[in-house]
Amino acid sequence: MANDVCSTNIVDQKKVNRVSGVLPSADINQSMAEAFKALGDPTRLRIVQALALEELCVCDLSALIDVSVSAISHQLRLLRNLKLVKFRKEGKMAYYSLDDDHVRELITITRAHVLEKK
Amino acid sequence: MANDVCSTNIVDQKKVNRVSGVLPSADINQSMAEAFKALGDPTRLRIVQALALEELCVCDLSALIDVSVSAISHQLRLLRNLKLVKFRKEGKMAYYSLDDDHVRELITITRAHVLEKK
DNA sequence: CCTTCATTTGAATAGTTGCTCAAATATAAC
DNA sequence: GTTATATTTGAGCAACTATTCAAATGAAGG
Repeated sequence: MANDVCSTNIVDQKKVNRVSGVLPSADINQSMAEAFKALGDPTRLRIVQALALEELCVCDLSALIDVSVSAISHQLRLLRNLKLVKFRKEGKMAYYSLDDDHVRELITITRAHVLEKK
Repeated sequence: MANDVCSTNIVDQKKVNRVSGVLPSADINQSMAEAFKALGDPTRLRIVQALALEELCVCDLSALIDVSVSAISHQLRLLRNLKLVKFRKEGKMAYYSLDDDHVRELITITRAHVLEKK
């Protein structure tokens, strides 16, 4: 591969240009990273996995995951802002559920990855 | 829904038990969160997306993403440890690529999610 | 109105993390 | 051997984040 000169400043410019042209814009990249990061915390991942099975209130989630109600609520707000979960109010209670099926797919694939590589 | 008593300590025990039985174990959850977290940083996400298109050396990646060689190398180690990327040595150079197709799928789904919700 | 309870919110803090810088490896060429 | 280059590594620091705690909001019942 003759074109592969890589000396601190000089790189294979063709390759870099080719890839550079296809990579998502900075803000799309940022948004994607935020979505992944949201799932990248054990507590939030548990929340999301629980909601993938059942609609649950904050209190249920707190007991299920064994994290304070306040902490759960903080995390739910974050997930809500990213439109990963949604909620409906019924009296005093707030029932949370997944906003769409993307998250379910992400969970399935990542579980497969982890189980394969362990 | 008569069973929904939720008073600070008492929760809908049935629901909680049902979900609790199906949630992944603590260490699987942890590993899954680590994988998501790895993709949850803008720099690492860019690295991975670039590698989804082409095999690249550290120097190429550094120029492409505009982050120091050292920083790229640190991030590549992390991605390597999680078996998200692999590499081969050719002389002085190290050529990195994706370890499997899971990552590609994750990227595709998350991009769709972000574009839908924007 | 007053109390109770589910949830939300803001501030503070302890722990984590991504980058930089300097130094260390490792390989190729002379 | 020496030199040059690609990559890796460790320490240190500034920025971020998940939780806790206390207080606020908002809805139902008496």
